[in-house]
Amino acid sequence: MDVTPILESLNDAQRDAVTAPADPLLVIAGAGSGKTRVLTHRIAWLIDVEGVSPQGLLAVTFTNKAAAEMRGRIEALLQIPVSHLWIGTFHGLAHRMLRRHWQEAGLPQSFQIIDSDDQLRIIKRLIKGLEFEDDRWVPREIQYFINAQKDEGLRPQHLDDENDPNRRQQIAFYQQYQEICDRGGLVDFAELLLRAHELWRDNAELLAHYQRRFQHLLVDEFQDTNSIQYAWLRLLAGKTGVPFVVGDDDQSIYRWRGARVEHIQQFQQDFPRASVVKLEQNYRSTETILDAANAVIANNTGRLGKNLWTEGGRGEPIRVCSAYNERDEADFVVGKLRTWSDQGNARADAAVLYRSNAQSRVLEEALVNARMPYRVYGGLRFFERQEIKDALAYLRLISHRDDDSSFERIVNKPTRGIGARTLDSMRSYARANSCSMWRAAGAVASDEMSGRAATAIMVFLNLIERLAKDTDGLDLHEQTDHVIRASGLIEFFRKEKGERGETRIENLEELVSAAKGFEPDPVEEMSPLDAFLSHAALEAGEGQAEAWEDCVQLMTMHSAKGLEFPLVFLCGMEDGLFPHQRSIADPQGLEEERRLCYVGITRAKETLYITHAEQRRMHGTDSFSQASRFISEIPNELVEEVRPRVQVSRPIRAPLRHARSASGVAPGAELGVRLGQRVRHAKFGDGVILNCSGQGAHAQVEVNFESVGTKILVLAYAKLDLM
DNA sequence: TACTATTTAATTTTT
DNA sequence: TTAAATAGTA
Repeated sequence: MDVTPILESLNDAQRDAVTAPADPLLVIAGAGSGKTRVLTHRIAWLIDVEGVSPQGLLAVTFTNKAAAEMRGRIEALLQIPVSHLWIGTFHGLAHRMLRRHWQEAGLPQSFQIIDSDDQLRIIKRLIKGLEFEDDRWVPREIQYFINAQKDEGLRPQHLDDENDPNRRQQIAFYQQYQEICDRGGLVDFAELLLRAHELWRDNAELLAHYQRRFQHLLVDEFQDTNSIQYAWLRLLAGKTGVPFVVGDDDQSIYRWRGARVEHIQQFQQDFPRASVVKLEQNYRSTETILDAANAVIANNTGRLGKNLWTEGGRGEPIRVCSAYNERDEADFVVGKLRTWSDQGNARADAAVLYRSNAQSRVLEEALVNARMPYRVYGGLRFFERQEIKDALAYLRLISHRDDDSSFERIVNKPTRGIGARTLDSMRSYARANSCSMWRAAGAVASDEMSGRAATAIMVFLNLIERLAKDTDGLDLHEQTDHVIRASGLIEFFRKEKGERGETRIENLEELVSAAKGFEPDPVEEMSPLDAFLSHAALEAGEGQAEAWEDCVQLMTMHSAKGLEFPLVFLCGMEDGLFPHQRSIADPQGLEEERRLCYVGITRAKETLYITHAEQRRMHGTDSFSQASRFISEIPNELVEEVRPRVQVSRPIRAPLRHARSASGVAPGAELGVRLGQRVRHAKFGDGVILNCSGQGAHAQVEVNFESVGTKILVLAYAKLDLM
C-alpha cells in the first residue's frame, strides 16, 4: 500500500496524529495548524491503510458546512465516493438515529423538528396562558432555562425547585412546554440530542449494536461540545471505541450556549490511555500576527498551554488606528480597502470583523458611499423567513394535525376571522382536555361557539382537510405549489405593501424550486414531505447567496471562526464593546472575550488592522471609551500606530456640546468634569466619564470603570480624582 | 382586526 | 437610534 498521498503533505505532529494507533487520542490544534486536514487524512488513513470499513467510522462536526467540507475532502483524497460514510452534525446524526428507532425513543413516526423561533412562540403562548400573572416572565429567559437544562441532560423531574418560587415556575414552564411538544410530536434541537442520548442509555442492546459498529469516533471542534453531546460520545465509545477528538481550548467561544471546554480535561480522565498531540505550527499567519495572538491569549488562566509558531516571515506590523468616532473609523477602513482593491487585490480577500452585529451599519454606510461591494454575513436564512415558515406550517399540519406550533402559526393567516377570543377558548379547551389545538378546534366549534366563530373555525379545518386530500399522491414540489396557492398565502402577501410582499412571493416560489430540487436521503424511510421538513429545520440554508461578486466580507468575530483572510480589520476595539460590557465584570466572561479576540487576530494571514473610536454613538447617545484592554496586551514592538490622514470631522470642543443644559453650562462643568475625562475612584479604580447629568449637588456622572464596568455616581458624594 | 402611539431594552449563533 | 413588543384607537 502506497501511503505517500496521505502522508506526504503533513508535518511531524500531524503525521503522529494521523497514523496514531487505535487508541483514544486528543489533538490540540491551534488556529491555522491544519486541523481539518488532520481529521480528513486520519479518516483516509483508517480506511486505506488500516483497512477499517467506512461503516465503522463516525465523524461529527458542529455545522452542516463543516460536514460537507469534510466529506468533500475525504472523497478528493480517497478518489472514491463516500456517501455511506456517517459524517454529520451532532443534530443530524441524532436525528438519523431517532428516525430509525422512533419507537424505542418514544416518538411518533413522523415527529417534526422545531427551530428556536418555533420554540420561543410556544413559550410565549405558555406565558400568556398563565392565570395569575404575578411576575413578568421573559420568554427568552424561559427558553434559555429550558435549553440549558436539556443541554445538561436534565428533565423537569430531575430538577429541584430549591424552594425558590421563581425556579419552581421555570420548572413548571419546562414541564408544560415538554407536554406540548410531546403531544404534538415536536422535537426541538436540544431534544434531538437528549432523546438520542436516552435512547442509547436505556436500550442496552441498541447501544451495543452501535458500539460494535462504530469503532472509530472522530470529533471536530471538540472544545464546543456541550454536556449532552459529550455524554452521547462517551456512551458510544464505551470501553472499546476509539475516540479521536480535535479541538483548541483557546478558541472556545460558545460557553454561553452550553459548550464546555472542560471536556478536554474530562476526556483525559475518562480515557486514561489517551495520548495527546499538539499541533502548534501555523500555516496561516505571519510571525507578527501570531506573536500578538499568543501574547493576548497568554493573559488567560487555566489554559492547556500551546505556542503557535510559523516558518513564515515577520511580515508587516499590526496597525492600530485610533479614530475620532465610529464614522471616522469606518472611513478609515474603507480608505484602506480602496487602496487594497486598487492595488489589484480581491475584495473578497478582505474581512471587516466586529463584536456585535449592530456595528455593521456604519461600516455599510461608508461602503455604500464609496461604492465598494460588500457582503454581510449572518441574519435571516432562507428557511427561517416568515413566509417560508408559514408555508411549511401548512405542510406540517397536513402531515400532522396535532402540531400545535404550526396550527397557531397559520390558523388566522391569512386572516379568516379567528380572533384572539376564539383562540383563547380553544386553548383553554385544549389545556383542560390535554388535547391538541386541532381536536380542540373541532370540539369547540361544534359545542360552545357562536355561529360566526364556529363557521370560521370550520372553514379552516375544512381547508386543511381539503389541502391534505388534494395534495395526496402529488410530488413534493406540486404539493408545495398547491399549498401556497390554495391556502391563500400568496394572495395574502400580494396585499402587503411595498417591495416586501413582492420578495415574499418570490421566496415562496423559491420554496417550490427548493422542493423540486430536493433529493431525500434514500437510506431513511420517511415520506418525501417529512424528509423535506426535517431538512428545512436542520439546514436553514444560506443567507444571501450572491457569492459570485467579488466583495468585502463583513461579519462578527464569532462567525469568522474557521475562516482566514489576507487582510483583516478588527473594528470597535473599545472597552465596553469588546470586551463587551456584559462580560467585563465576570472573569470567566472576560476570558471568553479574550479567546474571541484571539480568534479574531488569528483570522489574518498578512495584514491586520485594529481600530477603535474615542467616541461612539450607541443607543442614540454619544459615549466615550478607551481602547480595548486587549490592544494593550499586544507587545508594543509588534504595533504601529496610524491615524486617519485627515481628521476633518473632529470638532474642537465636541464633548461639551452634547450635554449642554438649559443654562448653557454643561452639567458638571463647574466641577471640572468633562465627558471622556479619566478619573480614579477609591473603590472602583480607574475609569472614563461617559455622561453627565443634573446640576450642582444633584450632578451625576456615568463612569465606565476598567474593573467593574459602568456605574452612575453622584458627583457630590463620589470622591473622584481627575487624572 | 388593523393601524398607530408608546414603552422598553439593547452580545455572540448553530442546530 | 431602532426594533420589537405592548397598549390604545378607529
